[in-house]
Amino acid sequence: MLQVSVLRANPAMVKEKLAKKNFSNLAMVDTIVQLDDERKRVQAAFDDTQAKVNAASKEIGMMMGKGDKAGAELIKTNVAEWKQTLEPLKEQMAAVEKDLAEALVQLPNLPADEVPVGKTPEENEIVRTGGTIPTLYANAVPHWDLTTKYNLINFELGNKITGSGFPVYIGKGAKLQRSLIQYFLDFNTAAGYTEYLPPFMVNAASAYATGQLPDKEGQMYHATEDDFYLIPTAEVPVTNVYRDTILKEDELPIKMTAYSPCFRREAGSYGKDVRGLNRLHQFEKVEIIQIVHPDKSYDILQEMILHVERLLQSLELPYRILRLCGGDMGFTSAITYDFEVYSAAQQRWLEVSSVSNFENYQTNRMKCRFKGADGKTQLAHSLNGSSLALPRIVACLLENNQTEAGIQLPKVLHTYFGAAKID
RNA sequence: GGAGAGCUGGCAGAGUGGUCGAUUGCGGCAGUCUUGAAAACUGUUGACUGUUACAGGUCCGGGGGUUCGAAUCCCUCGCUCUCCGCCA
Repeated sequence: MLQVSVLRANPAMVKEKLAKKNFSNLAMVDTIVQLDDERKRVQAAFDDTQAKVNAASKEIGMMMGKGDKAGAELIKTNVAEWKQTLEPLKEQMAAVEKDLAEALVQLPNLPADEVPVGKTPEENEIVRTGGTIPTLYANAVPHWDLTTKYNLINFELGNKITGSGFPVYIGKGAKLQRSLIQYFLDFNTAAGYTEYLPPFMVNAASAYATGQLPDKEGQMYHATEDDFYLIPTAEVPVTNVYRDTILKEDELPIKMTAYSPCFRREAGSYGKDVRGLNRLHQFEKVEIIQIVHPDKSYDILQEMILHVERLLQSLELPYRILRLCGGDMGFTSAITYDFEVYSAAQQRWLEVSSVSNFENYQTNRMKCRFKGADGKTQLAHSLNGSSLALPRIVACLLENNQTEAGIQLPKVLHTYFGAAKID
């Protein structure tokens, strides 16, 4: 969440930036500053009285020690009076703190200066494109036909076992998943990321820290019996590794990578967007996460973008990189770059990665700080990106590389997959 | 799932109703000594909030309660360990 100190220091600037993010309830900024004023006022009143109570209690202790029971009783009556004023103050404080916390989590992160103005995906900026879009042979088909033709994925079987959006990967389809996961993890660890295999369910505190709660509760599967949430991305458990920690400055940057299945309810989705592998309730993804010094987060963002770009290049897929406009960005992000690959058979771009700098929005919620050389603690910055999400990569690999003689796989996968093509 | 024992500062570990936000050791930092290092010695070393700065306030797993006063007593939830049960 945003720091109240930032809102207090420059409310006009905050409102301007929130507007860029297409956030309309700008009055919330003033409300929060007022609530914070109120909080300070009530806190000061409470502290003063509490100080008197503490001093008197200490005095009672000393008197009891000396055996002066009458004197102690006298002071007790004073304390009883003060405590009566303390009770309502305590309630006021709890109430104003709750209001403040609830208001604060409603403010999204502020967009960085270079975020383009805009409200819809059409207004995203194309940063650059790479690779070449293939010309398919005459009988080329979309991936949902190829998965059936080569018996790689059975969507109907998933419907029976669980429900729609839970595909069953079979034979070479399953092995392709495993190959890609392993290749991605190897590619990430070679770049210095430490591999994690995190829990696939998290508690509410973790979901709150990375921003899934309270806002996007409806997007997560919830195991109510134990109050656990199925993770929508490995970002949630892995970023939470550093919840409530104070790092040493020389421990930064922290680079982590993790494979996990991702569970998303995708409430309200329908139509051609969800056909085949385009949108699923369970899919596989490898994520990269960094926790870094605030001065370095934008350099590291560029480094992460290059990392993902090189990975896509190694898969020989046509891609483009978009800088998302204010209105299309996620709630917790300060800047986001999306990677899309071109699906030749569907003739559309599909998002396969999203790389974001959260600055201190997540770390403020998580209380992830570091102690600088000057001995002061300050919030670190967090970033993450997909490297990569599997389903749409698989869709494009199948579609773009289909030939009369089977599906040719890119060279980097041959060893992992144990073959050069699927036929 | 059942029974029992625990949860204290970076770590270990005292403290069982009152000058305790907490003894001590290790670790960290600074210094003395040394050509330098080690050892030894000396000092220092939690977080949050708050103030121009002090002061003050909060935090001993989370939440609630008893009391003038709670790390200490009670309730509750979570977690850890031991034993039993179940089990890849």
